[in-house]
Amino acid sequence: MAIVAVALEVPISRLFDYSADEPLATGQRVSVPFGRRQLVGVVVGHPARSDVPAGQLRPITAALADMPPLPAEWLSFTEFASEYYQQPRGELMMTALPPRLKRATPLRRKPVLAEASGQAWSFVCDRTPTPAQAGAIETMGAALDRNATFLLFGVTGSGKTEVYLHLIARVLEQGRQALVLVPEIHLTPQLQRHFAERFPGARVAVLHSSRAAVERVEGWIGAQSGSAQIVLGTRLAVFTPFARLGLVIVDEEHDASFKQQDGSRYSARDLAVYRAHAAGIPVVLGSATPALETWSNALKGRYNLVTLAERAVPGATMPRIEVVDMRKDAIEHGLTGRLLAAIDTRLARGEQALVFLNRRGYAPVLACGACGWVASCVRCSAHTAVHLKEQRLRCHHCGYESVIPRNCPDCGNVDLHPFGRGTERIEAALAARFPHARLARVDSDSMRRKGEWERTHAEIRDGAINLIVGTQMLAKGHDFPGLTLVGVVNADAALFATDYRAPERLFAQLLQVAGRAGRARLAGEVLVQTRYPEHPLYRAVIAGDFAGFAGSELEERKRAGFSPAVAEALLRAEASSRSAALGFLREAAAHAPDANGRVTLYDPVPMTLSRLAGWERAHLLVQARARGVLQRFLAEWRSRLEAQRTPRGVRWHFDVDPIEF
DNA sequence: AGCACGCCGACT
DNA sequence: GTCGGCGTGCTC
Repeated sequence: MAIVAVALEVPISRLFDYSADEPLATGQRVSVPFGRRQLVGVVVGHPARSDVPAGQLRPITAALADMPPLPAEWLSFTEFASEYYQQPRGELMMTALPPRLKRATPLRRKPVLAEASGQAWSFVCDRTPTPAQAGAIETMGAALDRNATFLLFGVTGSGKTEVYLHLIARVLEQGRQALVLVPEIHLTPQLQRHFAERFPGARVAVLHSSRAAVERVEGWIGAQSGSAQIVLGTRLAVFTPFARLGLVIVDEEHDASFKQQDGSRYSARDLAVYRAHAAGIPVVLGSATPALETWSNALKGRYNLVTLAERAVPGATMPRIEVVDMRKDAIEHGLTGRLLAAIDTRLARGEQALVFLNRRGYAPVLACGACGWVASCVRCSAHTAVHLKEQRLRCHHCGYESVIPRNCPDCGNVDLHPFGRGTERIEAALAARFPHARLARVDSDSMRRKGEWERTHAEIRDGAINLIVGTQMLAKGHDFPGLTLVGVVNADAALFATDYRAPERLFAQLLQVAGRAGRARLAGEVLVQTRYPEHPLYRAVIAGDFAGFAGSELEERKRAGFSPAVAEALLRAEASSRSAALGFLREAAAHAPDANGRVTLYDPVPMTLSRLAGWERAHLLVQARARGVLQRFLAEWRSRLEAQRTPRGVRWHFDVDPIEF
């Protein structure tokens, strides 16, 4: 009889010991009794003896033999992640597993013929790389047998994807595998197409949360067995087990989507860097506007900076960016005369124009003109947005919906007005102003139906659509050769956000959406509507000067004492009342370990969005000069908090390297 | 997190 | 008399 330590999906930072008739490999999935429940867990160790009295040790119910045990590299990687992010190991491990593997019923797997290796594939090397691309490929390609973190800093349209493809080709030639992470699900189809076209015969597994359960498991096992050569996915794919991982690529590495905001809070980008380090392989972080943390690491020489300064298509230049002073121009439905005229010109020339604004719905607010009542979410401290076509009010934070009231619930007045503008409203204004344009709206509402995005994407590419209003969704990574004008509406809001990361995000977003214009031979133009044309951020955007902008932001962060000048974490609490959440945090601070002044604890404060889905949320910021000091402090504090009993109705967790305040 | 046990209020 | 409120404690 053997003793096995099993990681289980429970919010307890402890492993659970069971007895087993025969020795079980570490990484073996098992079904075990747990209280009255039956859970699936993973064997992570073989303790010689257990602290649990022998009589209380229960036997495992079954070893789940429908797939090989998870590899040692995966076990140590998830262990590191759980320590770094202060998450219980079992909880983190089990959230990393595809949901299907958390069930005890055996997988019915299709027999995979060319399982381990040997399938024929080739690399189609069409449209030769530019000298800059070739240089980047050489530099990074020379480091494939060791760990190195590269920042591929390439302007929009500089052909980062081509560089990735060449590096992947070299890795596949060595018989190894590549992991490619992208920030959002809708970016996977076009990369998948690239891989299919350029690597005929190669197996590509696509992993993200919308994939069918069976496909996710197939892709996961394919990567683990080595039969899938390329894994393409969103942040969750960083946890894929590999047989022979040779390269990790994180595209648009600055993107906030790489940080999981609920459940296990991890940064897939940072974990990718760690994983590559542990595996002794290179990792490539690609961006036109790197995260300041990444940029700072590159400046310090911890990451290797590889630059692509020019667009890859011969003759293509960077778009001309201008600000349009809203105080000096006539405005129609939020659109300046200058922008409308520019759209006119593009449509007349048979080119395409994009109006960008990052706000879904018809209007962000519905208010009563008589008494000042504003439609709000019943579960969140937020206004509900007007969705006119569906005749619904919708909370963009929790999804709460209601009908649009006919009259004011407070005073009965029928004078209810939408305030502000969302994509739906701009779409209506553009439809009225350009009745002959072939107009499309692209946001997560209009693209909700399956296949809708792929269809619209194709229609934009082939010119069936020539005027687009869209959000974020359109800003990243897409290549529309006929698109020569981008108009940015309502960017100013972000200039005055309290979040210290707001300028960084706005800068990235503006350069990114600007980058959609003029990627082919046609010259691109970008018009940013603003009431603050002199603002330094817009000055830097116009100059396309990321380095200058990043330098001054880093100075400011250093002066103000924010990341990356210091290491940060939050202790977050959620409760039904604000006072309970704040009270818990005050109590927790009183029991924090003594760190000899090397760690700073701030006062607990409500979060910016203080109530979300019925929970009052608050947090306490922790800072330290050195990462290691912060890590040791958090580990000790966590064990103290776990030893105490948490007041009823309060939930808490740590958020290491937070990006949301 | 579940899921039990346990001790006090309004109903068939 | 019981059904059920949620406080407390445990899960190898």
